[in-house]
Amino acid sequence: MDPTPQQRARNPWGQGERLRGEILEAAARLLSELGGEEGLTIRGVARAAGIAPASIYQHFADKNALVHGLIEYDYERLAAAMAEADAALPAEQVVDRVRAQMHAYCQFALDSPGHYRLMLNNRPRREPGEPPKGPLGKVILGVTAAFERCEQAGHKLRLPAERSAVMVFVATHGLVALWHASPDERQLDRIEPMVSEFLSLVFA
Amino acid sequence: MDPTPQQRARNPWGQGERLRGEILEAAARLLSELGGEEGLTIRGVARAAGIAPASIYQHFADKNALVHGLIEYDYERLAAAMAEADAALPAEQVVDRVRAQMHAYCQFALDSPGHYRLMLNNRPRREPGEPPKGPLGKVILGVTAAFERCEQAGHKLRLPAERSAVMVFVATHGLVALWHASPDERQLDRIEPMVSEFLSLVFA
DNA sequence: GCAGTTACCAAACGATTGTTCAGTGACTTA
DNA sequence: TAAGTCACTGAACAATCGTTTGGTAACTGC
Repeated sequence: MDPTPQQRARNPWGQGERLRGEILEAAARLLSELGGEEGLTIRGVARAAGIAPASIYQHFADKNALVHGLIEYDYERLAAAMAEADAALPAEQVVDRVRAQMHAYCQFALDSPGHYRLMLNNRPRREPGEPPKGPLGKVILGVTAAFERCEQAGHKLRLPAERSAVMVFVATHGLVALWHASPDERQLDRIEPMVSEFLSLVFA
Repeated sequence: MDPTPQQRARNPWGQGERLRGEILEAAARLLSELGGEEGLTIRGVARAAGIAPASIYQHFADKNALVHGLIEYDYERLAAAMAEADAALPAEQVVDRVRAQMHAYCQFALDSPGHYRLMLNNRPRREPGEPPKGPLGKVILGVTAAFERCEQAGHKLRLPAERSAVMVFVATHGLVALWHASPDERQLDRIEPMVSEFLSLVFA
């Protein structure tokens, strides 16, 4: 029943900041188990981390701060996974590198539905003057760059590179969001081909 | 403060079923005001309908039954809006009729974010043997028919009609879902052009 | 008039939630 | 050894939630 039933040893003198990381890790673990934001509670995170609920408030002002800490951490994970997938392919396979990025994106979304939904449904209200994409900006930037390399390699696009990136990204989000809403094992295999189809639609 | 502060007159003898409709209407109103499922509570619906919370349980087994009643009602509204938009155009404007359906879809999603999110995030677990689309099947069916008329009129598609419909639908859902996640008035005008762009991508 | 049904409601129950506050014990500095 | 700091906790508060129970008042059929 209890994920971490044993007593936790307190951190050594002067290293209290460690607990912040442990709380984030425990919250991430819990969110993965739950598959959604609904059961993600202060008490639950505390239990998963093996600490008292009150201890969380030494590191996060309130539940919102904890959630946003999680989201930030997750965006870094996602961007890293996409960049890695991109870099893993030889430079000349320009189209495959777009596909690899989007594949990594889907993998993240399908492996961690709770994280993905939390990230995309709690995007920050944007300040006037900021770019409209929020933390997703980096993701789209990476895809845009990959599309630009396609153009330089001679592949014709039906839309400018950045617009192509936005289109493919938006469509892929629709796809994984719909799958999250009613997951179906038998449909899982259809997701990747559909992303490829989105890709082929933006190429001339 | 109170949405319906005045006392409600009880329904006449034998017409108790009326309250079921009033409850659904009150729930719909409340959901529109809230803009999300989070605050949609039995007590809130009761207050909006001007009745006691307990009275809801004479017409709905539990909160889930109430929510699913709402969802069913909303799917009918959506399908009707799309069919009407389709029929409002002359038969020969085949492409515009696809666009009109998707425009009606977006209008619904943007006018009633709470309803839209409730519908798409609470899709039923599918029984083995059922079509995989759930209540969205009818929506996609209408778009598919519109694409088939395009083909018959001589417009070339890059994918079969049904596949085109699914692609455009999925992409459009991604678009409105992202807008819901961080609404921005200045981006509102960009939604319709993007849907048109999705459409033009599936045409050869 | 009287029993029975219908349409509703007031009040409470029990569970869960975020959050606060007053500590407790271990360690460091003086 | 004494004072102070740090890491952390137990217990409670106040709010909200879905749901149940036991009614009451109005109307119908007899």
